[in-house]
Amino acid sequence: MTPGESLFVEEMGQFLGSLGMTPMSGRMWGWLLICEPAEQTAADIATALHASRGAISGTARILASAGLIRRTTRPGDRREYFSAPAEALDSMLASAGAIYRQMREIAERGLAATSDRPAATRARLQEFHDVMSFTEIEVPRLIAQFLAGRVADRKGRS
Amino acid sequence: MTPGESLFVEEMGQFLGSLGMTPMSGRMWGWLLICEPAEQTAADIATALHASRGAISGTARILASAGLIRRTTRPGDRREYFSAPAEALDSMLASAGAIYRQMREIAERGLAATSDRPAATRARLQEFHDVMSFTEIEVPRLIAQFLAGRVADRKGRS
DNA sequence: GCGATGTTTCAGTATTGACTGAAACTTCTG
DNA sequence: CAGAAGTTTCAGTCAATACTGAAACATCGC
Repeated sequence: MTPGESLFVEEMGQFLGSLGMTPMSGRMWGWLLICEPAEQTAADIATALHASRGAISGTARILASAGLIRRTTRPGDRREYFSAPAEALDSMLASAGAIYRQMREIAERGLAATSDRPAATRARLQEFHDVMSFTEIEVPRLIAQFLAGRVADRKGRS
Repeated sequence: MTPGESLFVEEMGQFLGSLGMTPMSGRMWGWLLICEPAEQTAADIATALHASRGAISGTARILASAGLIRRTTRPGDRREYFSAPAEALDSMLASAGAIYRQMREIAERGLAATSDRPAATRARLQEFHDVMSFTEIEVPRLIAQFLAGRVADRKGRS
């Protein structure tokens, strides 16, 4: 790994770390975005990131369940291979939508808890709820359209 | 604060806490979304949340700099009043845009660090970059449109 | 200028949680 | 079945950090 690549991997780690995921998640995903070959074993990744097997194992679960990485196996090879597939972006936008949904749900419970208050008081929370409600649907749709357009583009050119 | 309200405040705390902000940020913002009166002093908030003055002070800085709350003063009153203004949502979408921008920038540095690699290798990161680039612009625009529509709606009805 | 009221800063504490590394478990080969 | 290769689990450690509470710092009225 060149110094520049190492910097990129570390930046991804810090960034996803600051967003509530573990730094290792960011490092591993970042590495899988630039590594060669694209498919790497747990041992490969542990070596590249100077991390323990245990950390890779746990992080792989997180990333796989989030849909950010793919686990594949090969006939006659007991090892598992990890890679960052193109579909990861679909998963990303889906989880972005999940965050908005969570906020809407919290807002809804808040509105229920303040149902006896005058409308003026609840307006603040209501507005928040409405924006989340809109965003939850429309942002994933917007990105899905963009991705669909890109796929069509690729097909058209090929 | 009723049990339901307390639950809402605590949920907001956990939620923003899970997203990299401090739990107190979430609690304070949640409280300011439902409290009555809408404007509260630092002492009011500290009492409502069973938190120390120091925590309120620090959290107020964070929330105010993020644009999520507003600090106001009144003539003849030395105290500061905090409230969650409607414009907070503008700030929220702006900071959402900032997150996408950050990811685009990291991706760009990653692409620069791998400029000597074959295009096939860089395709993964390139796609990620392109989506972030698109999202960075279009998501804030989408939400801004929605907010503008709501304002027009309110004016029309009044 | 001095006391009172309100706010911020900051050292200390306690908790959380990310990562390590070894042991347990699984799965394939001879 | 025995052994090897690979993966996961988990107790322990270490660092990060959210919060407390007291002291320092403004700001205003007398």
